[in-house]
Amino acid sequence: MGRGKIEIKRIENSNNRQVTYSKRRNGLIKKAKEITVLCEAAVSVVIFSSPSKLYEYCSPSTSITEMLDRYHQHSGQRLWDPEHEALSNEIKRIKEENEKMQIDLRHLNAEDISSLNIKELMTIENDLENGLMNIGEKRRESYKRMQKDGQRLEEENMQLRYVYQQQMEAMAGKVRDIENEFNHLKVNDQSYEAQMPFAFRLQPNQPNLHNQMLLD
Amino acid sequence: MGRGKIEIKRIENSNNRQVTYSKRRNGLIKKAKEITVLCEAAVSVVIFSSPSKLYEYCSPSTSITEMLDRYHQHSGQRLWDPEHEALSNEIKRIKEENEKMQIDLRHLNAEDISSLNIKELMTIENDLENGLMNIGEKRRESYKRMQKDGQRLEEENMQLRYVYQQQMEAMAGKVRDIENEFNHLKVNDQSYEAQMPFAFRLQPNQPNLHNQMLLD
DNA sequence: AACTATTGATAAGT
DNA sequence: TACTTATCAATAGTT
Repeated sequence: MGRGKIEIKRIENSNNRQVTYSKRRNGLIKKAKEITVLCEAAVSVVIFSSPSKLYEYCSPSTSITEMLDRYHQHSGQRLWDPEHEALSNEIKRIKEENEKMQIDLRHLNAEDISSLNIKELMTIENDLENGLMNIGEKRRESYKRMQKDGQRLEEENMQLRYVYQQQMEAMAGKVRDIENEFNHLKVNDQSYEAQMPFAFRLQPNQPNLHNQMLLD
Repeated sequence: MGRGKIEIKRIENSNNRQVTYSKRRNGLIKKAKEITVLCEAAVSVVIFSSPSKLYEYCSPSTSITEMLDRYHQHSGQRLWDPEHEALSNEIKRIKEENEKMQIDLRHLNAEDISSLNIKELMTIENDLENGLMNIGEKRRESYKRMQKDGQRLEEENMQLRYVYQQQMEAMAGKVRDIENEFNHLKVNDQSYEAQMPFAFRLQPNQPNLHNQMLLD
């Protein structure tokens, strides 16, 4: 229908394709409108061009939503419902799980236990005792390990301080030697001695370092 | 396009309308197919005839569901998604809640506690101790109450048995009186005595009924 | 459902 | 992008 027959296959020239798309899209919509009026049909047309631009037509008497409703009523197919239903089911499942856990948690916190019989109470008590035992063990273990680490660190600390002090004292000795030498050489010149800074001072101790860690 | 021009308005003759519908519907679908191929477009056509019969076309590369997805992505319109999104959000929220509770539960059962520090361990231990205390109290309370109920029932039981026995004995006395009367009247006829059943017998006791309840 | 005269759609050109 | 027009396609009315 035009200045020559064309084969129905992808139009390679992108310009031509765009023009043809535009024309035929309008034609399609026109036809849709016509059948709507002539035959009292409800028509919905949705078109995406390749650059993903949306174009739609829907009979004036209806809406896409309504069309979809009718669609899945008539086709038996479910378009969005399976997903919807799946989500609903998942929510239901998770909520049930949730509910159970909440009850368990409340019971372990000794809430809402009026309705429980002795057997159930004893089970929970047992669970609590087990948990308590394991937690206590873990806690003591952890505590011991940290205590040990603390002791080890303290020992290392003391050793380091000792070595440090030794070296400082050796240094100080050398400084004194140099001072003496200076004093000996320049015994009449006081300015040199005044310029000599007292360069080395022992750092203050950091007592109870490991205790602080244990209390952290 | 045909043997004469027609006005675009409802075709009154229902037969003609039906025929035209059929022809034009096929034409519409054909056009849709053509634009799909020629222009690489995605097209979805849904038609309901007035007697509510569904007819649809959808480009082979896609599906109605996908078209709808793209539709609401591009149109900004939401067809069913608000609900869908709300559900997704709810699932997310519940799952997070779930996750927290699972962790709490595991911790209370002293699982997965390697990563916890001493402070956290002590908190859990404390919770467990509280729960244990409360549960224990509740259990002992419940036990005492049942024990008391049991005692009360046992007392009631003994009293009932006593009254019962009294009445039975009174009955038995009456029966004996009647027997004697019979024997006195029909002293020579043995068959009457043989037919007189020994009607009343004390039911066996049900000892320790309250104990059974406590062990339930 | 098939036919065909006629109108409508549109490919290519401007 | 819009208009033109030769040509093909769709289809209204008929059989």
